[in-house]
Amino acid sequence: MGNNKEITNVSKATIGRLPAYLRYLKEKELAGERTISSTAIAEDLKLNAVQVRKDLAEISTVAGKPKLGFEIADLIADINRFLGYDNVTDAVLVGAGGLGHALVGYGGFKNYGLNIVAAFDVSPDLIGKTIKGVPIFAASEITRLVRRLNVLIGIIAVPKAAAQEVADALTAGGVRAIWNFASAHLNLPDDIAVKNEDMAASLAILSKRLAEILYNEK
Amino acid sequence: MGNNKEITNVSKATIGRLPAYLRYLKEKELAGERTISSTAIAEDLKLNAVQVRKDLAEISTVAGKPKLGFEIADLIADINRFLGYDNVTDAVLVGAGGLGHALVGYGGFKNYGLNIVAAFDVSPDLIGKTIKGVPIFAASEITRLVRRLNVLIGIIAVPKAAAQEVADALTAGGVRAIWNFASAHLNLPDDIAVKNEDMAASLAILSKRLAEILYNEK
DNA sequence: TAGATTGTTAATCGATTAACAATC
DNA sequence: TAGATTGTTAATCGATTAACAATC
Repeated sequence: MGNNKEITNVSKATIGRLPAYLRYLKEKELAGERTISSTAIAEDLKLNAVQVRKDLAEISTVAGKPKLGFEIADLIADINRFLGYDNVTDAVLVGAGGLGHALVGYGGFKNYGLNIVAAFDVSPDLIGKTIKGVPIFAASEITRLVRRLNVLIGIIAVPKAAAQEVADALTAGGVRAIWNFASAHLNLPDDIAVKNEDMAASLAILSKRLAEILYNEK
Repeated sequence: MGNNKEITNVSKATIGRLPAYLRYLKEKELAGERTISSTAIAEDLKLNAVQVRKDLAEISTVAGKPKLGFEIADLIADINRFLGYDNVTDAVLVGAGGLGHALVGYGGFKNYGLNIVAAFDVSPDLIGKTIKGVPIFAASEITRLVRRLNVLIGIIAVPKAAAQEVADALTAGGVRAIWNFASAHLNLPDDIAVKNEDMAASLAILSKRLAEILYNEK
């Protein structure tokens, strides 16, 4: 998952933009282009060109060239490496219901360096089955299996009410990072990384932006 | 969707935290509590107490009382009103596959003031069916139906390759806000609000946080 | 009253943007 | 060479946090 030297100093904001750069650069590469300017990237992605240059400078091993811009292939390699997409990390998924299925089926997490090695659920209908080849185990097995599999990342896609319990089971088994799709606040020690995928927050921001746009029109 | 007077001046960061406050406050209310201090909220939600007070001050109609704190019921009402959860807005969903199903089934968007009135897909197997009572129409109908239904919000849950086309069809029909779950950059006019649900970005941030934690340990 | 908690002003922090010299 | 584009330094902007007087 990236290189130790790079862990520090790169801002969260920058890290959050890297996947978008990567997607964009891959598109350009596919379209047969070899180099690209920060100005072009900025325009297409609706960012500021200085910001783009700063972001790239932080993670890139090769400098851009005046007049030419950046080597697309180099940037792609650098971002892949920085984000750790080269080497895959194991993860488990808890909650094999609708959202769990969608997550496994949809995202192609492998591309993001994530390999889901096991899923868990409480439903007897699901236990023993597989989703896209991933075996589903009983939720009661979480701690034991996570420990045995030595997994550090857990994805929570269970109903709100079960989220905390699941989080506790995961961390008891040694999980150190939790990607939480349940709209519940998790109470966990500070040395566990948590990323809440808060749909309500996203929607709130979108709604307000819409209200603003409509308001400015009249 | 909230009140016009309130559209301005509340920062995106604050808006993004409001749903978490709301969930938390509802929990407390359910637990039978009547008042709460910013200190307590901050501690439980791992925020700064001043930040909590500022956030609440921005959207609340009632002040907190020294020594007592805030009336939980008042805060809940204020946040609900501010976020527009009182009055429902119509939306359409494009992409009735795994993720689309999960989104409709899972979130209970109604709670967030969103009413999905129609879904669209290209698959003949899905067209004519319903998801949780929401009828699925042919994707070719997007523009026409969105216009007729007068819908302002569109949710995109289609594969990457189809996302731009869908976005264009939605905006052609009059949609002004797009919630994009496809990991594709959308090119749209500035007067269309777009919120990208970028899983890759979230995961990148989580991964780096994990790497940081592990690194600091050794 | 004494002390917990508020609301506000000022200081800090971090991220974005503007200005500009360097250079291919 | 001339001009597009880079990388960097300084200025600005926005959000968080610290300090503190007001008050129930």
